[in-house]
Amino acid sequence: MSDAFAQSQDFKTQLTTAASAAFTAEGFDASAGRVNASDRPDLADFQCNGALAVAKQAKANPREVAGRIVAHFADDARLKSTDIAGPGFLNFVLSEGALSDRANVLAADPRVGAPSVAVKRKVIIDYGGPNVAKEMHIGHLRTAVIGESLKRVMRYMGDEVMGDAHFGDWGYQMGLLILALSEEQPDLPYFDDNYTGDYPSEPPVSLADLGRLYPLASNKGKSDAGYRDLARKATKELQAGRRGYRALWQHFVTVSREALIRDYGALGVSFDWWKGESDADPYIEGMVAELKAKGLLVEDSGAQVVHVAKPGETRKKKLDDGSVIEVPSPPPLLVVSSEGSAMYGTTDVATVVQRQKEYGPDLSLYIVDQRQAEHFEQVFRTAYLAGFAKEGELEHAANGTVNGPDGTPFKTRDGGTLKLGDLIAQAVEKATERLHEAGLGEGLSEAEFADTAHKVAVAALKFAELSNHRLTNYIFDLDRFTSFEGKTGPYLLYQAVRIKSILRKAREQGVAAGTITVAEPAERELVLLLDAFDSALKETYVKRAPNLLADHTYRLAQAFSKFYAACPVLLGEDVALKASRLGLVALTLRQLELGLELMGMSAPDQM
RNA sequence: GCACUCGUAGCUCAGCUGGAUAGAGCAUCAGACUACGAAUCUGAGGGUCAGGAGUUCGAAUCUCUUCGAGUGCGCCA
Repeated sequence: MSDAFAQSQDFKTQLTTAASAAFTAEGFDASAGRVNASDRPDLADFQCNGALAVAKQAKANPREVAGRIVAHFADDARLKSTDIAGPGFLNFVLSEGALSDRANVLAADPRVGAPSVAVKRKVIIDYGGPNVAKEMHIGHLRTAVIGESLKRVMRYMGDEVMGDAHFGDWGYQMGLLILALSEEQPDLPYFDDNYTGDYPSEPPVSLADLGRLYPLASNKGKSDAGYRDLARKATKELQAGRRGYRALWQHFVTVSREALIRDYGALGVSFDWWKGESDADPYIEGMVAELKAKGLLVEDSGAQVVHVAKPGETRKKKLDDGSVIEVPSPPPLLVVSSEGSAMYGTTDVATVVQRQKEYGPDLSLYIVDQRQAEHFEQVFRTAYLAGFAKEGELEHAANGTVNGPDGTPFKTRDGGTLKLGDLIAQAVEKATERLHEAGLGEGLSEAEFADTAHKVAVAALKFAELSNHRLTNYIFDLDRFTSFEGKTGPYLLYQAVRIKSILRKAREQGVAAGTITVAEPAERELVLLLDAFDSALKETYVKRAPNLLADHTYRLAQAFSKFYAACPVLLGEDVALKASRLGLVALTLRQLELGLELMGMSAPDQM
């Protein structure tokens, strides 16, 4: 992992470097020198378990090996003590001086200890997937929040990152909408073949119209074969470029996109690109021709498919007559249907081609529901086989589903889906209530108050979302999501606000931050957490797991809160002590706010 | 049927490439505002890590297996 990042100055890296050198000097593998934060904070700050692994291989006594390693640390000024515990754990306790130095380095670092990638990569993160005419629901919250955070983390660490909404603006659903509107308002010029003038610039439909028409048409298409055929015909004509349909479609897209941008915006989620499936469409023909030219395209029951399983990769399949046969696994990707049309996977492969031509990413990260894992496996393999991307450049960072209290996908009481906009509104309402209850924010203007309530609400939603691992199928509980106590977003904001309050008072009193000197246990703990930001971000980056960043930020806030209770900042008479603690507090705020920013939140000045 | 992801405290979830006494939050109980903001802090109780077997000095973690849950499995996206 260390190869992927520029050299860091955190203790974990420092001690790992030193321990690796010690193991090497004693004739062992350097990898045994890996140092981690201690599992037993009561005994040590850091530990190294390498002696146990190495001793096993060398058939030596682990405690004896540990003794030889520990000797190399005898004169290390950074350490207050080293010892060998249990079967051969190396325990390191840092000196207060080393902690103080580290805190002062962090305070002087504009990046507050955040690591950087060694080699900058071009990355596309695909984390949207909203569709024309469909309201976003709770499931979209998940990909949006996780994707936005990963985008911010990777970008901050030095990659060139583009967030793409990958808008669902193409295909059969568009045909359905056109058909539904043509039945409802047949007199519109878009449906008149003989119309040659300019089409109106004002959209003929509102978002609400689209939201009403789509389910209507979708249901009708499922039950009525004739209707379905008409919708397919409309789809085909749209894609072939029928003028009126294109103009109408453009309106659908615009109306939907504006609403979506507003909803995402309310959450602090934004995209660099609003590329849609329609943008990949021009690439389909050439892409299919290339697959054919490379001999990858195979006729199968009237359709054209690409076989993606390697020899021997099979699974058993039971046929209707009860017999069991071996079929390739993963199954072939259906590229051209027997009717000659492009499929879901076709568009996705074409999107790979499009992105390669237009941007040339080193990595494309798909933040999409795990239910599509097999689909992406098929698409990625096809792209690799055809040389549209290099092995490993396409990656599906899957996420789990959001369930209701009964463990099945979340529904509201009346059985519908909870709209994202409504969810945000509910959270804001609760935050507002809570502020009034506590009699807070009375000095704020109406706009400032609203801004604060909004920040609190967004932090509650996003943190609840981010603190789960992305693959967890978690249970969505509105009360818990909008809860403001305990391990929640508002807790993080509250700690930031308390620090801001101290800093305001310090300015009034003319107290300035100075050199940090670590003395109290609560100060030690706080600095150790500040130092651990580096590895938290690296892990977040490598595993595409923002819950690790969320966890770090929470623990930092918690460490501050303990410090706050134990160590008065501005109350004593000791000038140097005040300056030191104020420096520590200011540093904590900077890292806390950076952590919040990387999760897509921000703290108000007061709450 | 086959495949994937899972099963950790009453509830909701963490747990890094195997390491010491499995951790948080909520809920429960007991404490702390005449000190910088109590949306806070301190402490307590609460566990057969679904069951079983294996590998290992050592397993919540790796392997196998049983049970249970969710999801996916060719012309929707």
